[in-house]
Amino acid sequence: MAVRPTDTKEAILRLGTEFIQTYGYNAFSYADISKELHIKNAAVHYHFPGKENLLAGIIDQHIQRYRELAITFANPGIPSKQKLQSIISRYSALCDQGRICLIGSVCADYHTLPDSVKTRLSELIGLVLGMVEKVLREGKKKGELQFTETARVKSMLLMTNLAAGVQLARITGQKDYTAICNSLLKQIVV
Amino acid sequence: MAVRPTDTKEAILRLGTEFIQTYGYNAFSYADISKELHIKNAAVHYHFPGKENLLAGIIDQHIQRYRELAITFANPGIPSKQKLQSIISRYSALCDQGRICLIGSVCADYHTLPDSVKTRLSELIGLVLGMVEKVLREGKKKGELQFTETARVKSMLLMTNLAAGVQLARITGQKDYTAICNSLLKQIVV
DNA sequence: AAAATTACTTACCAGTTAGTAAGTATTGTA
DNA sequence: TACAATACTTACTAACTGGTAAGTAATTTT
Repeated sequence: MAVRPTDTKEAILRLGTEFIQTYGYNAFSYADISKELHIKNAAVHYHFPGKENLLAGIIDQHIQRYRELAITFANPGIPSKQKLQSIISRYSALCDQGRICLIGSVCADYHTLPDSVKTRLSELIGLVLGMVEKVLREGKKKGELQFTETARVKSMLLMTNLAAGVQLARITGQKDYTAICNSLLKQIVV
Repeated sequence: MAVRPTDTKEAILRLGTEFIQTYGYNAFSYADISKELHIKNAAVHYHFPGKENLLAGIIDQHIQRYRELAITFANPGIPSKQKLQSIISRYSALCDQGRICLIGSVCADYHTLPDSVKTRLSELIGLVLGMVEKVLREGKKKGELQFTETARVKSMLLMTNLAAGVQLARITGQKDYTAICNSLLKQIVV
């Protein structure tokens, strides 16, 4: 039926991500996806047999994207401040759309998830924290960034500020998120 | 049937809180509560007609507890470091139980919630941030705490570190949460 | 002692959930 | 051109969801 077969699968992944970040993993159904895409329930099951397969697919997509970003960041010519802002802007985009971080959203339902998903979540977090840690360590070495903590701890402090910042903004408004970002940049950038 | 009538209602609130912090708001049902308490489905509906009433009741309980903590904190004789540690230990307790912050959990399902709940969430966050802000401002004035940001922004940075810290710990382990807490105390306490 | 209130149980329901088995049209391949 | 694979639709189900109406036993109030 579809001209380009992969379009539907990609659309399901895109919508699934949107629903998780907007309403939460256990708050949307396959019916929500099929209605929006004007396809039948079973078509979603064709691409992702169970809901856990869909979630695993969404996390895999995120892992892939962060791997690509890590490759971009491997270029030492890019200023550390720019890399830092690139990370922050990803969360700002979420905030603008009334969404929250995928990991933060799924984390709320963590103890309802199968091991296949838990493993992928660990991998994704390890990837993100590792990437940020590297940016921070190199930025400090080059004299472009400053902080007193270890790069590892500082990466966790930074990412928890951003992740919970967008959660806070959802309830109290974007002003608070902006104040957090401004403070973080002022604090870290030399 | 019950000797003390209020016991059941309080048990429902306690279990509801546990389920939200462990599995997420949209991941537990009235059946989960009634089974655990060995009562019938309808008994839960008797105390809380709808699920949103239960959530509202749970948030109200939290608001009440933080109001009481704020009164305790109004005593200027208590060292600021002790107040700070008291706040941190509340999150440590959650972490130990594999739970996450109530606000953080409910936030994931935010756009599925009725206005009555959204309003209460705003009130709760305002209360917590206001309380922490006051502790920080007074601690700095007394020379017991140090930070370069405004007390308002620092309260948000601190609370986002704690809230997302327990979320992170759920996936990567408690070591990361401990590292965050140690770093925060080292940074803020003079 | 009668009436009202509280805290439930019994029995029910309409709607939704994730999920499946079988059939079909289209496209690519031997 | 036959065959196989892809990408669906049709039609269905069992289990669960939040929710309700009516009845009941115990307690409290009048």
